[in-house]
Amino acid sequence: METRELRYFVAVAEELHFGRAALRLGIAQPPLSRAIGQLERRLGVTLLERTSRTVALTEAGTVLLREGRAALDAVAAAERRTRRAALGAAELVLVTKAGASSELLPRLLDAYAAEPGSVAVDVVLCGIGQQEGLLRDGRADVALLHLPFDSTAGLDFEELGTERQVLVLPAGHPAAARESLTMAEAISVPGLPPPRWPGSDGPGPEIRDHAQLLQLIALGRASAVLPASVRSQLRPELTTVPVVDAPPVTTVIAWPPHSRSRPLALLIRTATRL
Amino acid sequence: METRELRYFVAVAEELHFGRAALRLGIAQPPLSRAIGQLERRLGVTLLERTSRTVALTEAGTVLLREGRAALDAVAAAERRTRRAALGAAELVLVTKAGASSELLPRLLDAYAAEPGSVAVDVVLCGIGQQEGLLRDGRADVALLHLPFDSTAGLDFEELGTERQVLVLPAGHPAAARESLTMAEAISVPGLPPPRWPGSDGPGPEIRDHAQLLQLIALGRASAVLPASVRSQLRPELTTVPVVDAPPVTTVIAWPPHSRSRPLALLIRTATRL
DNA sequence: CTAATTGATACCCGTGCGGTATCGATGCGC
DNA sequence: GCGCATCGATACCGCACGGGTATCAATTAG
Repeated sequence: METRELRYFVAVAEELHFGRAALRLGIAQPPLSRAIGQLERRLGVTLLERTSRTVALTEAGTVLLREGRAALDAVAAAERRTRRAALGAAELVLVTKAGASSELLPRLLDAYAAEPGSVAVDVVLCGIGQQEGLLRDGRADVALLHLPFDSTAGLDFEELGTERQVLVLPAGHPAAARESLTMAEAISVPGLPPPRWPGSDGPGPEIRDHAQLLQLIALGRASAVLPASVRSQLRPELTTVPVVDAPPVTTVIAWPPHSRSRPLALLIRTATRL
Repeated sequence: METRELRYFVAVAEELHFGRAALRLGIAQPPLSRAIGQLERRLGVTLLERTSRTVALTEAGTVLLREGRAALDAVAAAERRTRRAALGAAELVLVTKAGASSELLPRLLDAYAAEPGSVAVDVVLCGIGQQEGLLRDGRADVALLHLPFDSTAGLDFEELGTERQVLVLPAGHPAAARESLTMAEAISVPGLPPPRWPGSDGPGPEIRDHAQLLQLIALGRASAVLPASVRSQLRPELTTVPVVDAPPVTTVIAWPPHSRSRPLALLIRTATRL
């Protein structure tokens, strides 16, 4: 199977429409129909059920969509990492959620920079849930993740530390006076609904990163249960209340398997020793 | 980057010889040279240093070899899993080292078969260190691994249990009378050298799986430190002595990320409940 | 019943992949 | 030192295949 065929199939499978998929791919519709047909014939598998009005994935098509995306990511990662390796510009790209790990990250960067043999670290801040994608397709080398929110599926990782969670809310709110809260109480604070995380549907604005989230809380429009370390970066108008039964959050440093370059290994070792 | 280009590059990078690589690929040498040249030009990267007598990998080439193999595995996995999904023959392929987990595996298979909604499980026994490859390229769905010997790099896994290690040796040997041994003593038992594991070099025969290993020990030609559960399958002429300071062995059930099909999830759940 | 939409088919053209023949460079034997 | 063998690169050629346009066939909305 060629990557071109995979790209074509993934486009059609995502659009469920040959015309739109062809447009997205920058080719005409007939060659696309033919390519998919050839792919199906070569695999001996029906990937799409199509009438002249609708296109639907078969069981096998669903599998190929998932696996094909992963394969395309792997190819893209190979290309990106090769290019970066050739630049000789030995540097690491570290990705973390904007607004998260604000306490740990500077310490890590300082400690790493002080190590002999360390290289430049490019810090990329991204939205929630995007880190794994960046690692998988080679745009990043290493990430700080927070279990159990982020998934380490397909990644190697080391635990860096665990912290309890607190409810973040405006200082003036009645609930701010409480000594502690339960999870049930925290998610039902009057007037301060929990934010809508990406992927979930529902009313209200969807937040994209921690900075947005804190702003939303400061506006008195939401509250959120977050790792205790956010306290170090809170503006004075925000306060926190411990949530006793919230699951503890584990910060981990994660990297793609089979990629422990020397600078990366050093960074990981530095992180675990903090 | 097309998979064809990746296949070509990996072949040359492994052979370090255009002629042999072309032979292996079933094409002539000139098109191969051209293809590699085009790939380098498109990437803007020198992958191979070549004189008219030698071919050597550059730094970037080393990266592309590693990443390219992973990407090709991912593509192969996509193809295999799609074909299998289309057969509709819902079945799982479980892979484990021949001779290992001989106690756990039957219990797991029995318990799983008794679950409603379980599917046929195809058990594949392979040599040491081959399981991860089978998982990565889609020939298997799930594996039983033994930490710290096997690597879980790039795999999801759940721990199933931990056991101590024992030295396995012929019953008649003087050391068999000992109550316990240290690791240092175990690997230097007179006349019974530890076997040569795949990947390491040295004198003596290289063993490929646990069955071979046990036979070698029965012949009085070797001894080995193995998980305590081997005792359940030892022939009477073999005996064991606890090794007090050997690292404990953890048996894990591992699977490729993003592939928790319903039957697989059930198998994993069954395993963790054993 | 007609028109619009959408995927499949027919046909043509040009790129590019693979083949053979050959060159140029390098190392080795005599 | 000279010829020879080895090996990668280059030149050139033919054809397969990917992509384009035009059109058909099937389905559905109005």
